[in-house]
Amino acid sequence: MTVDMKDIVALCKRRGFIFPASDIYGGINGFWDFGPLGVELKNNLRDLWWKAMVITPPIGPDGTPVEIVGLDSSIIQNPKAWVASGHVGGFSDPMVDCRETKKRYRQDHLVVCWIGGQHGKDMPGIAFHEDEEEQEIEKRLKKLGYKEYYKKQPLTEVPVENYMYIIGPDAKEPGTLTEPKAFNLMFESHAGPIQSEENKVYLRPETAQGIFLNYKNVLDSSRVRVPFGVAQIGKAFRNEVNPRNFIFRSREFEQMEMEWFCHPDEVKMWRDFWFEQRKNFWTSVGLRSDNIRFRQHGQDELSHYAKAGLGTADIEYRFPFTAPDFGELEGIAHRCDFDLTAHQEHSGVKLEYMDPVDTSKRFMPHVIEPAAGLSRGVLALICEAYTIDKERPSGVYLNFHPALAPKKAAILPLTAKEEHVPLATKLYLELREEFPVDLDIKQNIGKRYARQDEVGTPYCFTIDNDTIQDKTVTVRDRNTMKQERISMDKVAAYLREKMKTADAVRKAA
RNA sequence: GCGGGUGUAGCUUAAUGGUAAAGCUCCAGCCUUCCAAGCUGGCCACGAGGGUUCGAUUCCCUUCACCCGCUCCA
Repeated sequence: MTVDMKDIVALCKRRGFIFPASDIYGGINGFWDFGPLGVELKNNLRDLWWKAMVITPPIGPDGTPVEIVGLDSSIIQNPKAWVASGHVGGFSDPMVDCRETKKRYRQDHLVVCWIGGQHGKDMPGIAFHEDEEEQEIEKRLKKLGYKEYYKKQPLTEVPVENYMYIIGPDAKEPGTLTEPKAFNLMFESHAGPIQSEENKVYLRPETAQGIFLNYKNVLDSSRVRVPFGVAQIGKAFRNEVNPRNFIFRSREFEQMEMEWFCHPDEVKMWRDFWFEQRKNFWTSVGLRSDNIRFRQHGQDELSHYAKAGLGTADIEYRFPFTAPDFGELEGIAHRCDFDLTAHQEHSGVKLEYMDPVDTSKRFMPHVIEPAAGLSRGVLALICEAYTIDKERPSGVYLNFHPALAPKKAAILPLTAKEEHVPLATKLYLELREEFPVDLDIKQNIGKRYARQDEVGTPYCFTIDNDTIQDKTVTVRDRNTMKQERISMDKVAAYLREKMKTADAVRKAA
């Protein structure tokens, strides 16, 4: 049974997981709100990540627990930080449009093959994507009536006045490419009430930089030593050209990033280590189907900018809208010493690490960065949990792992009669001290089970006449719909056990 | 950003140039001893703006959002 993304989006809205932002005004492209259940689900994933990273970080290769501390840095930082990180320069990609084909290209992705030394009507430049095969280039040249080209030049080096001689990558006539337009993918604002260039600021496009900016503060205040990690969860903002696919690509999203600072000689070991850890994490939160994929890029796959480092290993999920392809959930990147070096240069503050034991040893730490999308993680959890079951009244249920489920249990008096409600209320008040739980009294029991199925509540405790006699309740399991009776005073322990199982799974994974 | 499509209640679907209909959900009550049952009642909609018209949800224009395909994704 194939899952339709439309149905998932509809359920998310109907049951309060995810709403369009500014819904009553017709929405706003690229922004979404998390509803009452969505925020619980997101918080659960966030908290499990924080626990896995900061509270109970894994045992390192040497048998001792690794050291990771937390951080919550400001979304707005000194704009110089974004100049240093390369985002001001590199994040604003100039684009050129083709008037003939209506296509848009990144200027720095195009190269021009000039037919002759003199540009002119009979000596045009023919533009190609930089990755175009030589064979294809020849083919197209021939088609346009040329034998060979004289020289290849990046479009970025071509003066705009010569664009009139260029035939676009998909065009037939020269002169259809527009002059490059700047696209800044960072959100801008102004710190202070006056809108001027001087107080222009940026909303962070990634949480990572806040960690690099605080690298020295953390070292000086927390008694951590290399190797160690700094973890942060928070919102990030990117002016995506085209937000798409529900919350998968939105302009405001949430990241869970950890920067692992280590000696340059140990990057390979730590990259492999964190890749394993991160795989285990996603498996432990319930992404176990063959829709999740772990892909360590081969050396040959590395792009030019990463040739100095180990590149990136990806954790990907096959969302209904990407299928049969996969979408990125998390990337484990080797950032080399790029960021610290850049900030050292731009700020003038020494960021080299001095070995506390042998003070003659100084080096710039390298960074392994497991960077995961929290919003994307939530979407993957929902897609993974969405299970069609024609046999049950709701027709569908969300098969969340109990540790992730927004509500751990519902307490249901079998009838709204006097005898059942007080007992249910008592159990509810007891359980809610420890777990997010619902008390649902209205309507018949079947409807209530169906409602809980749709939001993925793993357990329902029902109070009936027997409860009055022997203080037992029924437990109804979401997945099997089977029931068993347990003593009312064992309910909290029962739930506790189910949650602990989740934790044990994480540990064992 | 381009091309195509879609927009009527929370959902699914009607009808109409002249007071917008129904089923399910939801809410209230009755009834109900375990899986959306039954009865009664209730809330809620023409995405937004403009134009044509005596009158527009319907025709026209613009815009917004969503979906599909391109493009983009440091």
